[in-house]
Amino acid sequence: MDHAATDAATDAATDTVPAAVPAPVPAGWPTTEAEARAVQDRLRPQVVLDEDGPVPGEGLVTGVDVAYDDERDLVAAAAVVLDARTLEVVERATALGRISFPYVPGLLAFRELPAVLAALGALKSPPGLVVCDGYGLAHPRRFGLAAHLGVLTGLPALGIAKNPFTFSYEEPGAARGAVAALVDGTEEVGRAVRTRDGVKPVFVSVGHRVSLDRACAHALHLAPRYRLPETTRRADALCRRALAEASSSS
DNA sequence: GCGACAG
DNA sequence: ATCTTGTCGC
Repeated sequence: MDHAATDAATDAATDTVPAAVPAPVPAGWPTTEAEARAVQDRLRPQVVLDEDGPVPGEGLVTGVDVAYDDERDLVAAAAVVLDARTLEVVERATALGRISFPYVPGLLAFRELPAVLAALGALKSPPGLVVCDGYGLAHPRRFGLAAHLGVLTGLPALGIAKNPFTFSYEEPGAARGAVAALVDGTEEVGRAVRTRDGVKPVFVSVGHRVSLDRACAHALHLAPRYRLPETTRRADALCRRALAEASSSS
């Protein structure tokens, strides 16, 4: 059971009250797969790739994640703001909504973003860098979740995924800190980053306004102890809790 | 045509 | 993502 007790204690120490507002689907949100792909192609040119982005270990970093209850057609998103230097929780927010899009590989953003945007909007703190559970430019049309979120919010964003998706990679060295290219054919779309000795790497890609080198540095700074970054671990725990509370009440 | 496929 | 027990290891 992990370190649930430790995490729960830390969460309880947070003074911020999670918001549980219904997440409306943004106006004009696509309904069909063809529309969704057209939206990606239209927004793709707005991705900014010539900024280094925030310095790892400085300022605020926000993790976002989503949990689903298909039976009840419920979705819960969480946004957890951390102090990048200490990795302490600064603020948390959640948002509930209806599932607005099915899971389709390559179109994940349309399923996750409405609730995520609502949770981000409920924060009082500026989010700083946003860390997504998934991919950014490592995407069939180079416009994954993290790139999409970055363009819609203007915030620097990056993606850290648990699986290589359709891409391939050379196994990085066994030591924490080792990296290897994540490639789509000959193009480097991201990197496999080893955050723990001898444990499967995470897959990092640029979203918006962050360089790949710096995105990888953020991944390592955010995961000092576990394979996954604290941002996703915190957001994952919070959205699951919010979903459970929503499902068990009215 | 068939299988794979972030979450 | 989600369904799920015990179990090996630090």
